[in-house]
Amino acid sequence: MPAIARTTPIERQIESVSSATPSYGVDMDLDDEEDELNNLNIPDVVIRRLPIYVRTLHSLIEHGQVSVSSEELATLIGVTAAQIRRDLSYFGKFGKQGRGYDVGYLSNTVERILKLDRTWNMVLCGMGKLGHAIANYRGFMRSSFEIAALFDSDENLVGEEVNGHPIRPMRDLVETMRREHIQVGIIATPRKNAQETADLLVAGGVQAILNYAPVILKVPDHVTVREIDPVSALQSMTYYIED
Amino acid sequence: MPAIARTTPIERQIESVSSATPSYGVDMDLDDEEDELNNLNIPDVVIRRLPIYVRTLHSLIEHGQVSVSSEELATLIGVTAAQIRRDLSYFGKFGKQGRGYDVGYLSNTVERILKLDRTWNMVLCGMGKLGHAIANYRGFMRSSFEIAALFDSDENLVGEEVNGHPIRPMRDLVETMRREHIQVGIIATPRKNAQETADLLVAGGVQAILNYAPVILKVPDHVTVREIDPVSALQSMTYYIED
DNA sequence: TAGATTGTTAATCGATTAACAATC
DNA sequence: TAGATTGTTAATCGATTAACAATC
Repeated sequence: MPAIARTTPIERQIESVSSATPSYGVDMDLDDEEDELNNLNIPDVVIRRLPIYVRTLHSLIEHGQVSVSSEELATLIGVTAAQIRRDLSYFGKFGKQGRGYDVGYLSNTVERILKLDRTWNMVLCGMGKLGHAIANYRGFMRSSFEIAALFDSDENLVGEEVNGHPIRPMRDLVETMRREHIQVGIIATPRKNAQETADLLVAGGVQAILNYAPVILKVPDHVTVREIDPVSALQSMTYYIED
Repeated sequence: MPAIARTTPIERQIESVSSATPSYGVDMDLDDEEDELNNLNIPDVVIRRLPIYVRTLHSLIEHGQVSVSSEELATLIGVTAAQIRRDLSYFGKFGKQGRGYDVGYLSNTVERILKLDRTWNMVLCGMGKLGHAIANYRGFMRSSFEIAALFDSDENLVGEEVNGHPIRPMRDLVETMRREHIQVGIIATPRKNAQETADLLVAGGVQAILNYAPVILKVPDHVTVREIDPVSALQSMTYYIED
């Protein structure tokens, strides 16, 4: 088996999360021993659910709710309460028996686990129609992510300004990433250029790639890739349609 | 547990696939008995992998390759050969021992299983920036999907033409869907309008929803939902970044 | 205190993989 | 025929759930 990019990087990744769990836990104490043990391999399915927890907690905060039970959270999200408690238990103890979870505290904690307590600058590669749309996407606005630089190999596009950033030539990509210590990249190139773009991102030190091109990218083990693929999503739904 | 939209509709769906498996199998015979038995519950993970198989087979066809082994396909896709053989075996026998699979035949077969041997008309709801981008998205062009009508609740947008289609008022959505027998919908509204839009789609007879709004939709059991959520995807990758 | 709800364990369920007989 | 590769089974691995003692 060759080293291949996985959307679900299951067996990779022995990430220490201790830096992500707060040690100042006000009145919620963290079981560090437990944590140390579990640390070694938290399933990627769990990690992929955490952003949904954060999003839901934010919406509770907006509504002024201060505490929540696993049962209530589960109903909002559409999973079981047991799953939420199990998921959270990988990282520590954040609730109180009989009372549930403090919404703000839990939200902060999960954000810290996901390393969302900082801003991540990103490079966007491929400034065709799709790239333009992504550069203008408003969904990043309230998030921890910011597009810091745009790239395209077409010299005719270079220099054009999109959402406040000039399009730069692809040949500057690696240097820019290294200089600005950028570890997140977005690929919005045509299919046939996606792999070479991924290679450049890797050369620049990328660790996370959001891939809009319909191609399975080959990247080293230390790079995570997630696909944004509306066509595949649609193609897997029609199976279920009864006419 | 309430009836809740699942991105992964595990326990739903007792879809008969017999209509999707070709009965004219030239020299590849289908084991109908086996099929009948397995039919009852094909895991959704399997269904979600099939579009990747199709995409990869298409690329082999483009390169003029006529046959492929599970091993070669697996390497291209980044999974194990055993998984591919197992996945396909849910639907029948499509290969030949010692020779592998006929690329064109397998491609057609999997497309038929996914019901991609027809065009699916879609309605697109929410014609802000994101909706415009989706309406202009070129990724649908070579696919079995076509955006047939655009909707927005903002009267100021109604009438504007985007990629050859006029934007229509939301109040026409249900009637249009029923009249044109449209079963696939895309939600690109702001977060706060997503659920009400989903409700209208359901009223119109939708069976598959591609949801770009960062909200968990509540829909009936017979409706499949897939999320397109770049922010969540990014948020689950930063966990793995080592600085 | 009594009631509620957590964190965790063990049991269950489901998906992946290795292995190989069947067979092209 | 000999070599290659499928389709399928059983074994393994991993994820979810139910249940409940601990405890707020």
